[in-house]
Amino acid sequence: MPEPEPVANFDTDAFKSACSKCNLRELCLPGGLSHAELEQLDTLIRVRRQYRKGEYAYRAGDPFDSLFAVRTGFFKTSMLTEDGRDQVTGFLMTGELMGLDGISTERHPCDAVALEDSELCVIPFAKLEELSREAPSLQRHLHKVMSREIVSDQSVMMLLGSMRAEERLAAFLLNLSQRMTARGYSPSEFYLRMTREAIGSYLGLKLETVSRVFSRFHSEGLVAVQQKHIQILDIPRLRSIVGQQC
Amino acid sequence: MPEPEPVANFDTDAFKSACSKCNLRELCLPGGLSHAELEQLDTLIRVRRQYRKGEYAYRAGDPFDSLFAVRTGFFKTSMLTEDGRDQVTGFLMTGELMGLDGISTERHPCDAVALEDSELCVIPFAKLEELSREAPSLQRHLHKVMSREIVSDQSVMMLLGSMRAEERLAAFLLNLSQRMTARGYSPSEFYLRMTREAIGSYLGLKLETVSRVFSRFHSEGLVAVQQKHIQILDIPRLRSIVGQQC
DNA sequence: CGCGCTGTTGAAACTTGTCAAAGTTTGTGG
DNA sequence: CCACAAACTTTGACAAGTTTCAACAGCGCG
Repeated sequence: MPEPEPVANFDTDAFKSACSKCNLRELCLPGGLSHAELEQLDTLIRVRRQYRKGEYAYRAGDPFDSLFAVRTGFFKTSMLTEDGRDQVTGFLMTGELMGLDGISTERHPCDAVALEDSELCVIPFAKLEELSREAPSLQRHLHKVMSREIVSDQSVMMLLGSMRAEERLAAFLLNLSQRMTARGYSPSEFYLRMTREAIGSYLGLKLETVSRVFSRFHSEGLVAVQQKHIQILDIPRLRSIVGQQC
Repeated sequence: MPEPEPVANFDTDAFKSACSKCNLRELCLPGGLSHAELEQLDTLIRVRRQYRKGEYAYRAGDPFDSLFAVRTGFFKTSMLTEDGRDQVTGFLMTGELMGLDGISTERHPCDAVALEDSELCVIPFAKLEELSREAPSLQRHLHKVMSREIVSDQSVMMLLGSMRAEERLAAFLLNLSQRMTARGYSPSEFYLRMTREAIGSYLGLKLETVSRVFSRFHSEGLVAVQQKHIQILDIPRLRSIVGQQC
């Protein structure tokens, strides 16, 4: 697969970020911090980088030294098993943090690739640790962010361990919808940035199964599907599919 | 289901712990810390509690204020979905840490129950945070522990998302074996503390399937199974089952 | 404008789940 | 310490769900 040319990575002041002025601050790392703490964060996060669709923020095995926050765009993380199977471990929207899984081994265990032209804020982890030693509420906040990641991975485990294909896709759509809402977008209409195969990989299904379930949902009037354009027509019924007692 | 009577929870000096003298220190939270840092940890972890088989260390919804380290015994954590399904999210052996998933909401999202008579070290989280603000290497270590939890949850996601029943059980047995080895026990012979149903719940399989796969492994000479007593006879072949190219 | 990637759909094969019955172990109370 | 009940495990037959293989359609990029 030919790889897109990397766009120049501007580390210049033009791309200097300021958490305190970022419209994502409630969703992102700064969430819940005081104004003074925000200004401390500003000293930390000095670099944004741009990525073209298809470009990698990092690859499995790369040394870890920073976390990345999605400033604009959409990312996918995926891991390779020893036996060569590739699995998508997450999709990341604006305000979400990538790279926490690299802290333990000081190497990134997964690939992170842009699914559309995107921009990331680079958060040097050593400096974040330093700052969080001085600011207890930032420290607590970082711990909460990491813990939230654990909880959300566990809920994917539950999805994979106990749900059937329809339930998985319904849960997936509702999850996207909810995250879109939190970002001020329509809860019911959006473009999927990922392929059926990536959705399937994330949900533990084959791409054909994903496609079939989309078709079934479509014919039942739950969603309007036109390739990547999705319109959720009946959120309550989707919810009832997820919550189906077994 | 009748619940066992709680054993008295001794908070006395008799049960005072000392990480610096604990034979699990290399496996547990203290792993990799200097002697001076260990002594700081000693000031933190002052309480051990004992649990009878079937007793809960905490339940979903309980307020979070401490992490727990398994000192002796064996624990299982499980979550309840909204629709009433219960899923096992982990099995914990000596030296392993429970409760990280409670930091984000300040409530435990899962139940933690002893699968045999056990002892836990109670680690007050606020104090751990305090201490880790003063000791950068403890701070880094805590972050690594949390990150390791994320990575291990992700590898369960991969297992659930891409492996078939035989592969899952083989991976599960190899994982147990490896953790037993790290604790100085035999890598090939152990008692399963959990039921087939709990294994199935963890692996996203029904208990009958778990039982059948055990029987198949048995008849193929991979393991000797007598109820909960397991003897792994052919680790290389188990590995090759896990690593099967799809 | 056409090639390749992505998505859809069908039929058959396979894996796992469901239901049912019987055997085994464990724990409790007499 | 034994007997009984409850919980756990095993096994079989069948059903349901998912994957596999295959063919084809559609869209988008060069």
